[in-house]
Amino acid sequence: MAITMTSTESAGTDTGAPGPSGVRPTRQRRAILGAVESVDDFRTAQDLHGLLRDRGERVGLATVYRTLQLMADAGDVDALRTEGGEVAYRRCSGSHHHHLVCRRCGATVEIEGPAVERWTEAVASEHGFREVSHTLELFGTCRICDEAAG
Amino acid sequence: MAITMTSTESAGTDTGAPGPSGVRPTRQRRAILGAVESVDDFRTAQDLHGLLRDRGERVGLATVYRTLQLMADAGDVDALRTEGGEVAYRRCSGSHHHHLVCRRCGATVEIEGPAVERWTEAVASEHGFREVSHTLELFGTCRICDEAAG
DNA sequence: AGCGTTTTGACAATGATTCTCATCTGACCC
DNA sequence: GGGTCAGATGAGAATCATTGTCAAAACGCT
Ligand SMILES: [Zn+2]
Ligand SMILES: [Zn+2]
Ligand SMILES: [Zn+2]
Ligand SMILES: [Zn+2]
Repeated sequence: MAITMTSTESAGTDTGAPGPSGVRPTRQRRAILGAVESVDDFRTAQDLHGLLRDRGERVGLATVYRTLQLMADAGDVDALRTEGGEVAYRRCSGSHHHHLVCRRCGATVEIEGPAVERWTEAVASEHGFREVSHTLELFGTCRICDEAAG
Repeated sequence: MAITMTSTESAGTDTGAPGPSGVRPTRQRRAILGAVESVDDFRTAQDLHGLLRDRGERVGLATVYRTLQLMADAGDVDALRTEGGEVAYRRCSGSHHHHLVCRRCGATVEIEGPAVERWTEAVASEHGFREVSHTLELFGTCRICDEAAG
């Protein structure tokens, strides 16, 4: 759920669970979302934590990890694993897509490939695999980084 | 280079470096290669280390990590990062390909997609990125695992 | 056997991520 | 304008894959 505003999830007949089922838009969560939105590149939890620290917004590291994971699960941000193995996050468009990421600065281009999507589907079912997910990411060095330190 | 046999790298005029420049086919390396070849699935360094231990072949964990990395660099084995973030290795065919991997048992199907390869090339250069590598892996549950624990 | 290089392995160290749990907050009610 | 409590926070410990250290062992060669 977007953390940005809406708190009360309107009544509705929750099947069983009686509680308020709240996900609270706290200061920390707003700050983290703000941090993610303030950059256009993929950044790790640690990066963002540092960024917040610099800004003077005090947020615990564990909270940054937790919140980013929450936001990723909710689809509010995209997560990917860098070549180095760390997880990085970025605010992306809503639709399904992949990324072309600069391995130096994190600069990112969203890319779409309907043909690839279809292909993965086909290949997977062709081999009897179910619940298939796919990762498809391109890593390179962007023009700027190339020129800067060629 | 394949660790299997060839040791002497024929003379040649090594620019400066005088040494024999040997990569030795040791007992440990043979054992590790053997372990990788004995399974058709992707396995982590830890997995393989355990497998060797069970077999009675005593090899240090650090050596397993080092050797697997060597073999991956040499192209003797493929390495991929699982959804959980660990690195897994597998003996694969020589040509460039991707994988359809069971996230339960590691069962693997090699897949090829020339169209995808071309597409990634095109997209990358289109955006001015250089030295582009790509990751493309499909994770799912294979038929066997599906039936076993549906 | 002797020698210089490469490997090994027990163990420490790293580093990202997760867990623990006492304390704090936000939302709601009186 | 305090009471209540599930949800949230954070300092620090814990996990865990992976890497570094470095003295001892193994190789390949003469
Ligand atoms: Zn994205
Ligand atoms: Zn860049
Ligand atoms: Zn492969
Ligand atoms: Zn399976």
